[in-house]
Amino acid sequence: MKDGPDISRLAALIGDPARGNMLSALMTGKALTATELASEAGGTPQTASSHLKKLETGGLIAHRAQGRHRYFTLASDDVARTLEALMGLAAGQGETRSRTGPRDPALREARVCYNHLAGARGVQMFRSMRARGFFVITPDTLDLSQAGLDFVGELRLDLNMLPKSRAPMCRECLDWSMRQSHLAGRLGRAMLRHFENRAWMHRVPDSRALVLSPEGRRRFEALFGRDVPQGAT
Amino acid sequence: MKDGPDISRLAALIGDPARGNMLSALMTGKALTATELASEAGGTPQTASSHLKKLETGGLIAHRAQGRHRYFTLASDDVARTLEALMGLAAGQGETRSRTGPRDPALREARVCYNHLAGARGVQMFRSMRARGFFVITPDTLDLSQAGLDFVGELRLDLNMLPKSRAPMCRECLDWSMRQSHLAGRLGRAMLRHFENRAWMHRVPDSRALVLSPEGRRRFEALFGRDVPQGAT
DNA sequence: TTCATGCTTCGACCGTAATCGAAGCGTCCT
DNA sequence: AGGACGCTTCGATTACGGTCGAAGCATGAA
Repeated sequence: MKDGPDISRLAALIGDPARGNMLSALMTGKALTATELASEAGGTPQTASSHLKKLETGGLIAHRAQGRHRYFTLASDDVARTLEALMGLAAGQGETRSRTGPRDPALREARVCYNHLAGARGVQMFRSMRARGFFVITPDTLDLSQAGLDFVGELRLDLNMLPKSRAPMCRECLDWSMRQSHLAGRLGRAMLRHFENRAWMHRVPDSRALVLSPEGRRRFEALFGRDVPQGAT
Repeated sequence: MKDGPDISRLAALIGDPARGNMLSALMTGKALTATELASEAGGTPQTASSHLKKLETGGLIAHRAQGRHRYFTLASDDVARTLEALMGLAAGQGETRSRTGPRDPALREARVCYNHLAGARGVQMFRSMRARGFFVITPDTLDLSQAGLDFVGELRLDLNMLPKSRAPMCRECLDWSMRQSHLAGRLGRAMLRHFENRAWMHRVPDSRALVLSPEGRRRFEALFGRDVPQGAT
């Protein structure tokens, strides 16, 4: 029979613990050097080098050379989404890496999903924006409505600044901890950057976790809280 | 660091070619016996037994004993969705199992995705129904609108017949060949069964492919074609 | 009961792939 | 220059896991 695309080739790549750890690390969206990824995988540089080569020829990651460093990133948003899907399955059964680390609650509250906001806060934001009619929902795409454009404008977020890549402006991404959608795409990326620039949230070193500052928490609730103008839920 | 759930355990399960083939075979939605799966994987029964055990303790499949047979199925729709996501990545790069088989075009036109209709026809149906306002789209769920209920009624599809499981009535599922959503959930399952019962489409033996009968093609176009009453697109 | 079938467990074999030491090649710094 | 650093290639070792034969245990049929 052998119908459809070959799953196993890709899955075997992700299936090695060392490579899995590397990919998880890259889910922060940060570009990491080969040696950083080596320590992430818990091995020597030469082992890591071999793994990275395989991941790259497998189409899961890409690199660009800069000086004597090689910076690695995930190859595409599609890869990130597939990894999140896998995390969703893994989180459902079996614990979070045998025992749920102390950092786990923080991850569920807010974290980075490649380049945009995920976790409870990410879902909250998306729900609120959707409920207030900021999106025009067509069968295959998600676009900003006029109200959405106004809202983004009030945030002082200049959309013209966004790179004019072919990537869609808005996109849904399924959250592994919440099992609901949050906002991805160029806008999702821009909004996370915006929050970080204003110090409303900042990254925990060496983790995907995001921490909200007191100021950030206040602002975020004002923008996307339950008792916001048009009434979310 | 070691953030989030452990991807590798699951991915390694899928990563073995024998197990990958078994899972692909189960994507037809049919329950298969251990020996059938053994031949699917191209190995002996005792090897298959070991694989099936691992897949089951890994939470990817489930079985029920019947007489002296053991029937295996995918553990949940979530598993099926994750597998489709992996297929999406694999289909993007690298060919469909090294050389695209002759059955590939048929698969892209219409196929079974675990228990519902996928492929170009699945996407077409979902687009059409969505464009005609058959769904009420809330942030997290998809429900039938009154118009949708009427439409389903005209099909002589009795929703009360559907099992009252906790699974959602409607659900989106990302199509690996089309990279767009098609309809899953209990309704998706019911509609596929409906099409099959009326002999509008039937399954190709030992494949996920679906073939439309001449009658079925006519009916399907009448129901979901481009020039249908409310005008899709 | 006796025999066939469907499937599992046990044990041994074997191949593949992960791992690391040693060495090599660029790049940056002084 | 010289030297440190980042990373890769090569080669040898090792270990894990897939594979199958043989045997065991049920169920179903005669």
